[in-house]
Amino acid sequence: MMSQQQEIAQRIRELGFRLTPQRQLILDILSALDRHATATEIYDQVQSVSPAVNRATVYRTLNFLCEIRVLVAGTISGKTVYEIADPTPHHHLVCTGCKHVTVLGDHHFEELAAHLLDEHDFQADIDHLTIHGLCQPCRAAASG
Amino acid sequence: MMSQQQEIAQRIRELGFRLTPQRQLILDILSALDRHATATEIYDQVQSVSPAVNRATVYRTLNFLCEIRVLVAGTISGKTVYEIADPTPHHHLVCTGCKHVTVLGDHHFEELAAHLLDEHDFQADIDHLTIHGLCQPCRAAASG
DNA sequence: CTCGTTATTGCAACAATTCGCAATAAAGCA
DNA sequence: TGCTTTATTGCGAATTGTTGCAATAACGAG
Ligand SMILES: [Mn+2]
Ligand SMILES: [Mn+2]
Ligand SMILES: [Zn+2]
Ligand SMILES: [Zn+2]
Repeated sequence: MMSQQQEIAQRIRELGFRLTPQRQLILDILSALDRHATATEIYDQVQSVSPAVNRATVYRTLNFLCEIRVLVAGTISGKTVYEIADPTPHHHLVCTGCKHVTVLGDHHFEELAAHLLDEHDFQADIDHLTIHGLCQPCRAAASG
Repeated sequence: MMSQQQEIAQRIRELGFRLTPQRQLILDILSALDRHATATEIYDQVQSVSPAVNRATVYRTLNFLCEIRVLVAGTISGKTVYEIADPTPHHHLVCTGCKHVTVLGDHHFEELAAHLLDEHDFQADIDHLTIHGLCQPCRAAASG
């Protein structure tokens, strides 16, 4: 039984990449936060611990970790956010009224993915979608 | 029978906003382009016609026109792109292998929207989604 | 443990995007 | 047409994100 951090470390090395202190720090921060965070939020936390780490390194690390699927990125209300990827994908509903964010299981999209494969010969990679709209309370408030 | 530009002009005024030369120019450019364009592409074209128009105005105008739904924005292979909104929404499939972009009709998402309303009481506003994945030729190339 | 390869970093310049604020001008009205 | 209101612009500066390159350091081999 490996910890999540150990599994990630192994994955990075297996792919021929290196586990640097900068990468570990960013993973620690995201692991402790346990929620969506913007690049700036992450950079600020990195700074408060290791001021020598450069901004470019943070951006490059976030992109790198997304590419090897250790992280997932998403756009929520116009902001790019990052988090550690779950073993099973999840998605989000975002209310444009109250800005509330809810989690959505992957199964809602399986049907869609099947259609895209059937009808368009396209293997969709639906990882971490965000769907904007209006929640029930906000709809009631708007129409009432 | 109104032209598309006239309808947009009317919409802007009806909502209490103003139709400025800057807004008209940006709409003309997008209308002539008739495809996805980045903010930088649009700014460059604006510059070549009206060098006095400021970069901030272009960004503010693009955001404004998206908010009132005259434009739709999207993220394609990591870049934010804009285009004039069709009367009927469309979406895109983007292959991460060959970067090819295809159009997808709205009907693929009606089922999903219905589920979200039923099961989550959420009125999804699915306007202009982008789904990344692999097209058939790229899958064949990868596995073959 | 030491060495060599090369992935990764820091740096610095650059490009893209956002923001506050004072000046401008669109649109409705007399 | 001329006046008033205030939405919108331009400007300058701050913030955020990207890039080329030389210096550094992770990690496998010996
Ligand atoms: Mn998430
Ligand atoms: Mn489109
Ligand atoms: Zn809401
Ligand atoms: Zn392809």
